[in-house]
Amino acid sequence: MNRRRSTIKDVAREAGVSVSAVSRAFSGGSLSADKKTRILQVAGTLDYRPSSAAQSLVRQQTRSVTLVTGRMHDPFDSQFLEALAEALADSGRRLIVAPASKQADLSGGVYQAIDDRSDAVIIAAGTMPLDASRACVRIGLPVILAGRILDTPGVDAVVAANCDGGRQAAAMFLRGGCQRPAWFGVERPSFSNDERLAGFHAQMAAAGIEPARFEAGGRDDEAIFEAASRMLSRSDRPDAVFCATDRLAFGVLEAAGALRLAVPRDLAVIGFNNVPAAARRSYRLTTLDYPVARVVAEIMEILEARLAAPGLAPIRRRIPVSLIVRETTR
Amino acid sequence: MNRRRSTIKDVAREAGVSVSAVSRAFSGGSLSADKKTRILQVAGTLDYRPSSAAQSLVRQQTRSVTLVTGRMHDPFDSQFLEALAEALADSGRRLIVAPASKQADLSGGVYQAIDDRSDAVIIAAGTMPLDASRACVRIGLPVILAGRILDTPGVDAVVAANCDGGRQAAAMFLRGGCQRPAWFGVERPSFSNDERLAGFHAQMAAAGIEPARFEAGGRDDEAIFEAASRMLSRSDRPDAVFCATDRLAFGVLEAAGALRLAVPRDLAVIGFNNVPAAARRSYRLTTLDYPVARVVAEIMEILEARLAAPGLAPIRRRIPVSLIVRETTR
DNA sequence: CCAGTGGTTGCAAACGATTTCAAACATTTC
DNA sequence: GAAATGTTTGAAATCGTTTGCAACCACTGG
Repeated sequence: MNRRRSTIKDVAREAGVSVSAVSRAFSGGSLSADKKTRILQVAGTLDYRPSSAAQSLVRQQTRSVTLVTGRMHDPFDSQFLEALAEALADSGRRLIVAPASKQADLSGGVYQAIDDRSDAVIIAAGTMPLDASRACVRIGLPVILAGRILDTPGVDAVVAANCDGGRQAAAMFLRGGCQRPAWFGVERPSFSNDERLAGFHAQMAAAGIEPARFEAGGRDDEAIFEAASRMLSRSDRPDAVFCATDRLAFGVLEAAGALRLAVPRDLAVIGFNNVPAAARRSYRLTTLDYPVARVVAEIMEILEARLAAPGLAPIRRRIPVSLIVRETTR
Repeated sequence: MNRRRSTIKDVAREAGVSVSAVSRAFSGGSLSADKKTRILQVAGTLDYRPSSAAQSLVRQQTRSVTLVTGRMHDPFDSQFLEALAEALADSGRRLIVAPASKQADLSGGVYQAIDDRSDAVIIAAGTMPLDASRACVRIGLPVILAGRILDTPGVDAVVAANCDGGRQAAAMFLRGGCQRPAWFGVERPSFSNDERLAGFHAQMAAAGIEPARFEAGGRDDEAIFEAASRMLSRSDRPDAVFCATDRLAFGVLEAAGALRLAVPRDLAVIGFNNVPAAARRSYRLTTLDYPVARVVAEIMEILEARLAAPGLAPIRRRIPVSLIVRETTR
């Protein structure tokens, strides 16, 4: 039961070569073929593998990326995480996830990224504190905002074409001849929430209609359901509701079901994100598709670009969204 | 635009002290109060923070844990990841996620954990390859299997009380007076799938009943729905179905809806996991609660125990599951 | 035979921190 | 005032790897 991990020195001694030779056997460099195979064989019996900590130290780069993420209350978040982890693995990097749930303070995760000398930090939750962001910019750590916000200077961002999505939803409702459209947003307004509303409102205004506005009463499904029920029990009940997220839309559909409203005849509903559940038989939700794969691809591109040319001006990418028409609209 | 990150030496020079002093200011150690504040202040203006790579090197520990995970097709997986990340953060460790989607080969992720000198590797997907597992045991890297399998020697595991869950489901069906119970499992049988079936089958057998067995035709929701529809269209259609996961149960409920079967009168359904969606109005699924928080807590305990006493015999923990009765059973 | 060439090798200096050790200093006790 | 004790301090060794450099080797061509 030998606890100590074998090091490059052990392998060198055992194989009767210098440490440089061992290093070159693993990381490449001129080395005769027979010596290389012998070294690898010895390394195998000793269970030796180079320590990435020591490598990062001397190479001055870690090939790791930190993702700062909050509560993943939306299935979209886990899809995103999975796709991101995979894309990073393909580019030979590891993903470190730093949860930021503690009162939505991201700085902890950001500072962890700094300590780890990550290649970049990707932020997918909450609001970026200004001082942490400044620190990143000063030390040249690329910061990429994902899907949510872009209110801090010097950082890159990829976000959905939220306004356009709102406009598409409004257009769809108008085509369907709706009379009393409404907006159903999240409890605490966020960047994307507000943009989606803005687009929806603008398009409706262009048709001379002022949509009503409602909000979910809380974070959990029950609170959402309650708020949706209240909205649909009013005398001037809306006949078309655009929801900030699919999750809200599910609540609306369930409330409609409980109130025996026929969808889409009495009530049309549109969501946002196109999470897998939206396609289920129970919902068949018309929604705006926000393609995760595309988001991740853009992030990877930004990452490479930034790493290649650190001085670049902030990059902002809008991901187009497209309306997936299912059975909750007419 | 100074690209080079400042090091402990820069701070020492700037503050007019030795590097030891700076180290002590950050990591603790005897140091006069005024000197400490001065150092921290200088470090602040220089944006200095200790490099964790260098720290791990000299301290011989990384305070990181690697999670090897596959496709997160079940919401349960993302809940698990989130809870785990948080628990680890609380214990001052970071979470590295290594995706193992490529033809379900885990060894890549496991070797990454080895390279990273992680404190432990947690495996939540697929089957552990024997050689990778052996390597971990030899070098003393703790391996913890989560929720799925325990067929490899020398590794710890925490799994649901799957058999017991199956028995509870069977008992519930029997109490409700079902006549033709059935099992609905995943396409490619897995450890937990099989255990759940075994428990269900045993309890039914004790009552002199042999349940029918069906399988989902594929991984995606559509394939599950098709298989469920076929199952419910048979002349000897089951009147009670126990599903290996909630996700399968949703498919069954939707198929039942499409066939105009009344739940729970014509058909009772029980799932497994109690994912958040199971509580939704659209499903109100009776299911076995597999408490994520508990799973994570056990993992953390095992982790600490293993780190404190590496020579320990393999630890196996069963997490009790409890039946949550909603509206899909009578 | 000798200079030139090109591929292998190993030494030793980094990389950025911590920590042991002994010296220096300050404080208490007799 | 001296000895004993305790607290700060910095020099230097260390962690495990990579890599620039120079030495060495075996050839090749003149």
